[in-house]
Amino acid sequence: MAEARARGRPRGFDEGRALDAAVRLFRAEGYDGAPVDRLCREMRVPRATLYDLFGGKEGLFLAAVARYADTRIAPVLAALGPSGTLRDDLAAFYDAVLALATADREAPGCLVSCALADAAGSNTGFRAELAARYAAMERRIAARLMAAGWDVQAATQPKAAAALAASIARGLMLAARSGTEAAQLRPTAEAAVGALLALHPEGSPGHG
Amino acid sequence: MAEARARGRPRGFDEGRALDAAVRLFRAEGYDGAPVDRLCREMRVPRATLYDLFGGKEGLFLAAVARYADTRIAPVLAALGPSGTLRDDLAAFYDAVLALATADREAPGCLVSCALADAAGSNTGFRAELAARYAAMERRIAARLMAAGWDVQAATQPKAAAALAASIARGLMLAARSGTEAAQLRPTAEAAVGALLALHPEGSPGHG
DNA sequence: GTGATTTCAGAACAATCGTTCCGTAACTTG
DNA sequence: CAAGTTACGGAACGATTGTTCTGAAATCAC
Repeated sequence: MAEARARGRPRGFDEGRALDAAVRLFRAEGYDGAPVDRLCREMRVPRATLYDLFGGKEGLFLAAVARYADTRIAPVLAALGPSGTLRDDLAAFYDAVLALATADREAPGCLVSCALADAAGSNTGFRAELAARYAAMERRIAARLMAAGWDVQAATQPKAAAALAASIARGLMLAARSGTEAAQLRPTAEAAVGALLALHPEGSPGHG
Repeated sequence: MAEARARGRPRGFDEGRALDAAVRLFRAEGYDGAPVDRLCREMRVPRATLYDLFGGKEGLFLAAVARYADTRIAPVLAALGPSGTLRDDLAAFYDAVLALATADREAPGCLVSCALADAAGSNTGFRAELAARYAAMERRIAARLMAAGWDVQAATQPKAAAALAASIARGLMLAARSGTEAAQLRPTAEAAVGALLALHPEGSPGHG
């Protein structure tokens, strides 16, 4: 027996795939640089449906950011484990950051730290979204540091160390945007791991 | 005797001030988000003159970036000295980064790491400009580290440490863009100084 | 089959976009 | 003064922009 379907004409596109296409275009061209005409074409979504589904260009942009966070940023954060020593997990985290930042040779970089950050200049909704995304990343990193026994009473609190680790990730994303290759960014990532571990209160470089 | 003037009608605006206005608008709205109409109005520059002087919107944007680098980024880099210990100079550098990143409450952040980075997505000229700006900053930081005796044969080379320091600065700029206040970013900056100094081959925290 | 519902193709809209152009204005030179 | 030069105000241009609308298409329920 065929599965029950909602009434009305069936959709001619897959929403996930459509959002992936929007992610690509927004990341390459930015928010203002990606016209709705072109978004509709590359998403293969009819104009009226785009407005029905997302309310307009702003809603689409936020949906694309959410899609990017769920499909691209979440795996990067998952690399933090805990699945090995803190050193191993930080190294895996930055490897994942570099892989994400340089995945698209045509338009390297990050939807959040390039397009959303720019659009956040004068759009309060986008700025709130940017703040929420950055806060979520820093919380995740801080949780990993504390799972490694990083004491909140330490000289460098886990929260500050996590903010530093997130800052480094954002800076790497921007370097990739400028065309720097992953191989060239690797020494920086390695230096980052060493530097962060040196802040660890236990001082043990491989502390898990 | 009055100073000799070039022939023709005198200009009705100051080019430096005009570019400062362009910097403000581009930083707040981004490249695509800042219309030429509004740029002319806020710069107080006639449209035809803008095209004569800068060739068009792209040329104006690059001129604004150059103005920003000369008037805003150069003082930040000057804070590196050498005018004190390496620790003091790094602390002064990040203080200056935070001051610059949070100077405009309406549109915090950095023209280079927010607007130029976004516009660099699909404009090869802008991407080259972004790469040049980042390379210049990293060179300047590396020179300061080497002036402090950082050995190029060290486990973490001065070039990698400088790239890390620049990455952190960029990440702080983006955090400011999301609305984070300077006071909240200070612990991150302090952790950055400590982390960088821990990479120093001499291992002496205040090494000059 | 009809009616209801959802989706679609395409047109239309007012406003905006970056660029060009031209007559007038404001100066210097001879 | 006239001629030459540079700057300006404002209009014009073709193209683009985000949004809305409508009749047709594709489905389900009765």
